[in-house]
Amino acid sequence: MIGQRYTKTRKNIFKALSNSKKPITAQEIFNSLKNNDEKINLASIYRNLDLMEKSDLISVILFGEGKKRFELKEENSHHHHFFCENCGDIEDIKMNEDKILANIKKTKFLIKEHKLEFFGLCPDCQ
Amino acid sequence: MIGQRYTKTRKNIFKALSNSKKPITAQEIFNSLKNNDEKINLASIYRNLDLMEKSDLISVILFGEGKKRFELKEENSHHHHFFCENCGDIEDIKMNEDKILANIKKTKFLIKEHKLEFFGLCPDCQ
DNA sequence: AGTATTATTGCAAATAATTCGCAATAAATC
DNA sequence: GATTTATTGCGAATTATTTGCAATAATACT
Ligand SMILES: [Mn+2]
Ligand SMILES: [Mn+2]
Ligand SMILES: [Zn+2]
Ligand SMILES: [Zn+2]
Repeated sequence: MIGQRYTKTRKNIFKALSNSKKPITAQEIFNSLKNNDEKINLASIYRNLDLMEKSDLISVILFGEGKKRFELKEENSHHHHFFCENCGDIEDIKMNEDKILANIKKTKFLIKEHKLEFFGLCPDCQ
Repeated sequence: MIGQRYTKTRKNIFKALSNSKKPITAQEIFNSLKNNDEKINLASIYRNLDLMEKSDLISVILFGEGKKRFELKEENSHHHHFFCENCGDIEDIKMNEDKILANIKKTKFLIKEHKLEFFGLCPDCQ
């Protein structure tokens, strides 16, 4: 668990992330709870998302939209995404990593570009 | 060439991108020219970067820093990047795509995570 | 159960990146 | 050199995200 206290806010953010089939933004989490009677402040959502990322409970997904998207990390759920440049549709791409580049071309998506970025520690920082 | 006029501003943005060995931000382009006597307005830099991206002359690189990075696309220069989570160091990762995931582990970098995102058109949008 | 401790929240204001409107400027054309 | 209009500079607006601080509530402790 993140932090030290299991608050209503955290339960609700988890719920919002669980309910979504695609990575969602902080604002979308906010909107989904706005209806749900339990209203959470947007700043608190950001603070919790930060903590959840640091605790490795969620992944941050970037599509260059000018905002971050978040999704829960679950067991054996490692995957990538397809982002439609036209409508913003997001689809999970889950397959053998070694074959991923070969296989992606067989899908129903028209692939125009892909970005693979690595994160970690450089020699100086290890 | 982008747009229709070959302006001093465009020459200078190209020059700044060429001179950099790593993807740079709009602000970094601005700073590099601020010294260089020829001062360009930041908004013009953004406008030109947009055009250059649409003309496929540059790539936009995202590391989740909250800002975009740009680099020139050159012939046979397709590659990915390594981003140090600690110091922000950026290194090019250029290798056979099929073997990329196997090979990345042999480098001097400590890989903690990687993101591979696809861009293109979904079935509805093709 | 009541009290104390302090992590967490709400709220409003601050930042930072990026975008936009519009009049002034300058590259290309005539 | 005059004309046309793409491009620029400037300032203001927008949007995502962050931050300070006092109020609140989750847990620990009588
Ligand atoms: Mn996903
Ligand atoms: Mn590069
Ligand atoms: Zn689409
Ligand atoms: Zn480093």
